[in-house]
Amino acid sequence: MAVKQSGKADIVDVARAAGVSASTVSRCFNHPDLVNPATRKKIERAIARLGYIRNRAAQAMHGKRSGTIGLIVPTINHAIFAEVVQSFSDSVEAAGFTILMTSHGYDLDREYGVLRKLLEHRVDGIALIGLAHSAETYQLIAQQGVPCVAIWNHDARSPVSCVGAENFAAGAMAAEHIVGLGHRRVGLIFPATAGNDRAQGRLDGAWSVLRHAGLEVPERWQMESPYSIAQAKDAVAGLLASGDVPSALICGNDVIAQGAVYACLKLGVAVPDELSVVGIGNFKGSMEMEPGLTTVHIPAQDIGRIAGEEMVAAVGSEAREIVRVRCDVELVVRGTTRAV
Amino acid sequence: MAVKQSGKADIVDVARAAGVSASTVSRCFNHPDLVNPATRKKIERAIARLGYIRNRAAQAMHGKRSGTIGLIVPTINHAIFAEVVQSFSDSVEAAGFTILMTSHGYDLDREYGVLRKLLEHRVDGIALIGLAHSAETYQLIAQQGVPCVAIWNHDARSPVSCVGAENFAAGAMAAEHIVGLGHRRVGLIFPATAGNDRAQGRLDGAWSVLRHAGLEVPERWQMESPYSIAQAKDAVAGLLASGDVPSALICGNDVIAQGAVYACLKLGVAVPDELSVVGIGNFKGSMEMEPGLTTVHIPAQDIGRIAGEEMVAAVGSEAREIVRVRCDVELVVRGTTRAV
DNA sequence: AATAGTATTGCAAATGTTTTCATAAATGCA
DNA sequence: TGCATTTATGAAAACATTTGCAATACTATT
Repeated sequence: MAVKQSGKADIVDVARAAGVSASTVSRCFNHPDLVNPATRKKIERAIARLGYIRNRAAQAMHGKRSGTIGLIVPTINHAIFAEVVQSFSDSVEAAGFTILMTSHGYDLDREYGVLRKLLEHRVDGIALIGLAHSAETYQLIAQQGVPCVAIWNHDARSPVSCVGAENFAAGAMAAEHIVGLGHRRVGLIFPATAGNDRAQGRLDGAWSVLRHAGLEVPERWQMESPYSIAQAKDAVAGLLASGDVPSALICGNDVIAQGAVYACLKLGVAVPDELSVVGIGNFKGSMEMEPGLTTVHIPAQDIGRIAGEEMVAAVGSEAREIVRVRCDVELVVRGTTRAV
Repeated sequence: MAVKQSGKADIVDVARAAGVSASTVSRCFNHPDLVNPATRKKIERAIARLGYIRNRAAQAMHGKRSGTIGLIVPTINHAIFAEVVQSFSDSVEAAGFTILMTSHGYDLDREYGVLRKLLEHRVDGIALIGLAHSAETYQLIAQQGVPCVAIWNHDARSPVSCVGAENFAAGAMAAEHIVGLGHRRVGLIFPATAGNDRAQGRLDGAWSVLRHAGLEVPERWQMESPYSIAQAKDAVAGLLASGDVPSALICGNDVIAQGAVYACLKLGVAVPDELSVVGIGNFKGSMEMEPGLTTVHIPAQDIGRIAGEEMVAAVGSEAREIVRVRCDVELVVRGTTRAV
C-alpha cells in the first residue's frame, strides 16, 4: 500500500498500516500502559513511516486540554516585557503547553477583542499584563471559568490571581532614596497613565513620599514621556536647556532613565554631581551603563517564572481560587545618584 | 428556558434559543449573506444572551484554517527579536491570525520538537528565524506542505521563502567603513557561530573585506561574546586592560558594541579618539547613546512586516512557490568611529 | 395560472479523535 | 478441565462544527 498524499495521514491510516484499530492507536498515545508492547512497536513504526502528526484540534473537541495558554501583552517590543514573557513562556513550556500570544498596543478594547479570539481557540488559561482591564474583559473571563493570572502587579484585592510587584512600593522606594539623599528640588518623568496601572502605581507611590516629605514639584518639572529612549532624551534635554533644573529626577522606568542620562551626557550636565537620576525596573544594561544606573529592581524573571507555575497549577486543578504572589522590589544604588 | 451552566453554550444551544437549526447559526458566521437579515438578528441576540463563543478547534477539523501562525524564535529576550516579532505579529494579526509562539534557546533539536508541536496544533503557516535549521526540520516542513517563511536572513538559494537582510553584506559594510577610515589594527568581537547563521554571515563578510585589504587580525583581537552587554563589556575591558589594543573594533551586533563602549567609558579609553567601535543592527537606543553608535542598519521592522505579509499571502494561495525578499542594509555613521 | 428561478432553511453526513462498553484471548487457581 | 480474572483489542458513540443536498416558500415572467 503506497503512502497517501504526503502530510495527510490520519489516525485510521496509521491503524490500517499497523494492522490494528484506530482505538488502539489513540490509546498508544494517551494510555500507553494499556497496550501490548509488541503492538506499540508496530504502531510506532507505522507512525514514523507515514509521518503522522496528531491533530490537537480533534483532541480538544473531547473536552481535553488544548495544550495552549493565551498570553495577552500590551507590546513585546520592550526590554521589560520581553524578559517577563520569555520566562513565563519557558515556565509553561516546561509543562508541555504552547503559548498563544497576542498584543493590543495598550488599547483595552482591542484587549477584549483578542481575549475573545483566544477563547475561541479554547486556551486552557489566560495570562494578562497588569490589573487594569475593562469590565467586559473581567466579566468574560469569569463567565468562561478559564484560569487567569495577571502578571506584573500585585494587589491584595485583585479580582483574579496575580503575580507581581507592588508598583506603589517601587515608586515610593525610588522617591525615598532621593529624599533620603537630601534632595529638595525633584523632577518626575513618567509615561501617560491611562490604561497603564503600573505607571500609575509608581507615580502614586512617588508622590506619596514626596508629599509626606513636604516637597512641592512645580509643573515644569512634571514631565510625560512614553517608554522610549529617544523621547525621554528629548524631553529631558528640553528641561536641561531651560536652565531651571532640579537636582534629582525620578523616572517611570529604566528606559526613561537611560534617555535622561544620555541627555545629560549630551548637554554636559554631570551625573550624578549636577543631577541625580533614579530609574525603576533594573533592566538589562542598567548595571553596565557608565555610570551604572541607580534603580529599583523588579524581579521580572522571577515574576514570569512564578506566574507560569501558578498558571500550570491552576489549569491542573478544578478549584478556581485566587492566589496572589507578591515579589519584592529592592533598591539598587549605583552611580547615578548622590547626596546633595 | 434558563441559561445552561455559564460558559458552556454550544452552537445547538444558540440554535434552540433562536428557534433555528444549527446549520443556520453556522452559516450566520461563515456565509452571512446566505441568511435572512431577520433571522440573523434573532441569532445574534441569542449569541449575546448565551455568551456563546465559537469553537475554532471544531472548525479546524473540517480542513478549515485554524487561524494560527506558528512562530519559532531562538529567544524573544533580545531587543532585536522583540522588534521583529512585534512587527510580524502586528502584520499577521491585521489579517485575522493569531500567533502561536515558541522558543528553543538556540537548540536546533528543540526547534524540531517545537515545530512538531506547532504542527499538531495545525497552524496555517510556520515562521522561523534565520536559515540554519536541521535537515529534519526542513524535511518535516516540506512533507507537511505547510507554508513557511524564514525571517531575518536573505539567501538566493534558500530552501524556503525568506525575508531578510544579507548578513554577509552587513558584516562587509561594517568592515569597509573601518578599513576606509584607514584603520589597520582591527579587532573582532562576535558571538559563537554554531547554529547562528546570522553571526556567521556577518563574520564571513567582515573577514572577506579585511583579507582583501591585506589586514591580519591577531588571535588575541578575535574575541567571542554572546549577545549580552555585560559579557561584552567584560571581554572588551579585558582587552583594554591588556595594554595591547587595536584602533578599531567590529562588533557582531549593537548590544556587543554597547558593551564595548561602556568598557571604554569605564577604563577611560576615549571613543572614538583612541578606539573606533562599529556595531551591526541599529537597535533602539543606538542612536541616542552618547556618543551615538556607528552601525549598520538592519530594517527589523520592515522585515517583520513584509514577512507577515508574505505569510498571509502564502496561506491564502495554493501554490507553494518560494519567494525571497531582500531588505537592504545601510551604514549609519554616528559618533563612535573616526579616521585614524 | 403555470412555469422557472431564487432565497432561505433544515437534514444528515462528514471531520479526526477519545472513550465507554463489550468481546475475545490469555492466565491463574482449584 | 472448568471457572474466574486479567489483559488486550475493537466497535460505536460522542464531541462541536461545516457543508452538500434537498425541500420549501417566495418572486418574477410569460
